[in-house]
Amino acid sequence: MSEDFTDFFYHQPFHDDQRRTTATFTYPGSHSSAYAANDLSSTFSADHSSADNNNINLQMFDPTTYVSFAEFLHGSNDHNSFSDAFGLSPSSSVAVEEQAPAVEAARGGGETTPATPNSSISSSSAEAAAGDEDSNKGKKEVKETLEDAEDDTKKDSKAKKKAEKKQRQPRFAFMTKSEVDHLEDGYRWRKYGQKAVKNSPYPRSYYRCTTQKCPVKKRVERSFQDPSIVITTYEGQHNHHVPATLRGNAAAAMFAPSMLTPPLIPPEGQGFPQELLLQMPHLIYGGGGGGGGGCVFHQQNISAPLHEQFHQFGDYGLLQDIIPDPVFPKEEP
DNA sequence: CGGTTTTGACCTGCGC
DNA sequence: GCGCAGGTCAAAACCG
Repeated sequence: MSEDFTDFFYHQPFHDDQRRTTATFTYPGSHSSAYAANDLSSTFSADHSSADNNNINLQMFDPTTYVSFAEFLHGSNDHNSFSDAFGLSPSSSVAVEEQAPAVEAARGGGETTPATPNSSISSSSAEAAAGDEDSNKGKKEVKETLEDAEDDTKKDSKAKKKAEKKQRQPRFAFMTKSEVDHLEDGYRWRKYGQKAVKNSPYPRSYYRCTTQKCPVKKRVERSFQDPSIVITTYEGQHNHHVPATLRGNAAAAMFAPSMLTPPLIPPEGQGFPQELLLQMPHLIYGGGGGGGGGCVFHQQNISAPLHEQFHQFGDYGLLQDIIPDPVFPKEEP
């Protein structure tokens, strides 16, 4: 299976004109290599030159739009802090409770800011997120403007909306091998659109977090190259807790700004963010996607070796309880 | 009955 | 300016 993805990625050349930084997750004992994505919604590009069996190499493109996994978790890297990248105040940076993957910048040898036990919800973060919501409301407001206002007012409004629309929310995308399109991630989503994707027989679905004033959206689509792969792209950050009644909290919390939800499984050692592996062992690779670039993890050998990796981090029995079938089908007595 | 999904229409950005 | 593709809206249908 993994070879299929390698071939898949090689279809597209690497775009050197894009800004990028590189970070490396030290992930002892893994069988992983990493790839860089250009646009998860349509094309992919690959760079496996610096990946090996012990490291997961993350390529991040266009840091104003996308974040590496490390950035998303810790709120900074050596060149672009999360705050800088997304126009947030320093107090609004993302923090991760307890988790501190060993991340080092492969470029320039800088260090990623360690995780801080900051679990407060940042108002500025919410404001920044709301900014995108404003842009989403733009059409509505433009409509109203067209109805109610004079021509010059229209122009001003449109100009403002246009400027606002330039601001993008951080995105994080990952690929999952799943028969189910809409994967449970702990949050509640409402589908608000579906569109056919060019050159793909599979439609793209648009979801919005149902929590009031939460700006987070996500897109779900199947890879036309491998229909068994679901590409999920998150945009924005949740400004609320993971609904307590749902499972998969830790995985969902990875995309939450507050990171209030403690990991279900205690951290053991250093390495790749364990929440992801533990909550999403069906994850094959993840990264930033959309119209500018991103990063992609490539998790090879998803069968036996990966299970061994889970033993390294936690209890596989718990995983069976957490992870839905058919990834870890429960064995009937 | 309230929340969610479906789906055609509409808007916007972008390349030609 | 035009056409295309991506993204969103919103009314109707659906569902528990």
